[in-house]
Amino acid sequence: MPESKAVKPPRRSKAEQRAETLEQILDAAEYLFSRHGLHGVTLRDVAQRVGVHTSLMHYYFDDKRSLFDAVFARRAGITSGRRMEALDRYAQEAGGKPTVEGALHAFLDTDLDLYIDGGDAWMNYAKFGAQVSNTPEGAELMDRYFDPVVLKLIGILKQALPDYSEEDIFWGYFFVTGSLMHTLGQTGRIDRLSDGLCTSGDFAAIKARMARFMAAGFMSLKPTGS
Amino acid sequence: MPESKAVKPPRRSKAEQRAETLEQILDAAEYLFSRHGLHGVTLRDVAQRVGVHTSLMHYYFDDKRSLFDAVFARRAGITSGRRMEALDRYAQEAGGKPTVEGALHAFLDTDLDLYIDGGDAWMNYAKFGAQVSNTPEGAELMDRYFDPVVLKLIGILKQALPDYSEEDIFWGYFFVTGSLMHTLGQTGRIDRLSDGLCTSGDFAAIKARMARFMAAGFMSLKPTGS
DNA sequence: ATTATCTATAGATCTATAGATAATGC
DNA sequence: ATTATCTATAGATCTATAGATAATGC
Repeated sequence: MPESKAVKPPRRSKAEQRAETLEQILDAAEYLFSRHGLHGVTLRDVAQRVGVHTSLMHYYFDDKRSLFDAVFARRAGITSGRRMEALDRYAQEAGGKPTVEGALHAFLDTDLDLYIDGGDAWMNYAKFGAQVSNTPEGAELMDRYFDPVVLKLIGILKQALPDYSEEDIFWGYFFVTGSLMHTLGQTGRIDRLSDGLCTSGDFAAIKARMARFMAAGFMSLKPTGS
Repeated sequence: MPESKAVKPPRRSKAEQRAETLEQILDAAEYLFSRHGLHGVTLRDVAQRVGVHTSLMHYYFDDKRSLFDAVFARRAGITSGRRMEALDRYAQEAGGKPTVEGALHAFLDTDLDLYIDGGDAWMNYAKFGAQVSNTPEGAELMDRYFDPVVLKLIGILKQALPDYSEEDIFWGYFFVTGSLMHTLGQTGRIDRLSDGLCTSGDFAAIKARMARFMAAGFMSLKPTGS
């Protein structure tokens, strides 16, 4: 019996081992936090899912909260950065004449593509992000990581709608982000309501409609008179 | 010094006392759950907020979960019922020719008015409802209490948009409910983003824009070609 | 007599830390 | 030598129950 293909222990370097374990912990935490929230998950749960001892959580992270923050930080920069670039690119393409729909395509589609193409890990993060957005724990994280890209979008929308009040533009954005966060949350309710016709994980179907829908909404707020 | 106005112990009947205590517990739980979620609140916290002993929680409720459900049930029927009536009334008024915007005004404005006119208690419930909508704990509650009114809205929208596919109508509703749940959640983020220009508790400002915005969104999904 | 509230406590977690063990690193 | 992982455990909760006490009810 040839032994040549036997399980060669890959002899990982410490740096590799550390990186791998860290990623496994973050994956497990991301999955669990996305479903049960900060308070619905114990460090035990995370350790168990990874298959290591609870005390290892404290070796890699100060406490539960810093693990939670690390899960957020791991991907928040990527989604924020990609949308920032997309908005920059669009603003340049559009010269001085951006449209609401163009700006929303750059903002929304770029983000949705990340989840559509990113596999399970990114879909878990989507759900996690919605949790963060909906709970007081997350307020500071949202502000810190996403203010710049949102304010850039707002800036382009102002350019596209020069006769609109700032309030109308912010409230329009408020409706957009509400729907986007609800999308990321993937609650499964639309699946049951529609009897399976729509599924909350079908971000492609949402991407096909969302920017157009929201742009039309913005146009409906057109100032009357003068 | 006249004693006539001294603190006469109101000598409440047991039924009154029971009802009052129950309401105090539900109020405290509503407030706390709305902020921290099911897992972020202990029965101790609730009891402490009411000023009674923890064990009293178990006298009135089987366990934490049944307290959570009771908080939801207390007001869910009211909001659902009011919107049901408003939709019925609108469908009748409109004869066979309802509009998307008309249906959305009935659905959204009726609900928002409840919070606008209902004081702190209803604003807490709004936040609580958003929590329920966003977490797996709440899925079954949402289905049980709100399926009928949502399906009634969907029915009227189908009548208003006879050439639309069911998918488009459900996805349109999906965007509406996302924005509505985000409204109820009152995260405070729009306050900070807009530097105080908009505040997330200003449901009147939202009501003034939402039905129109969403109706325009629906119209943008118009099927192309034959 | 019945019911609202409290006291006392068991048993199960949960977080966090100190210190041991077993690997990789020169 | 250094670092990744585990063992053991302290201390703090948290839920839930049994049983006592203090009110209202006839």
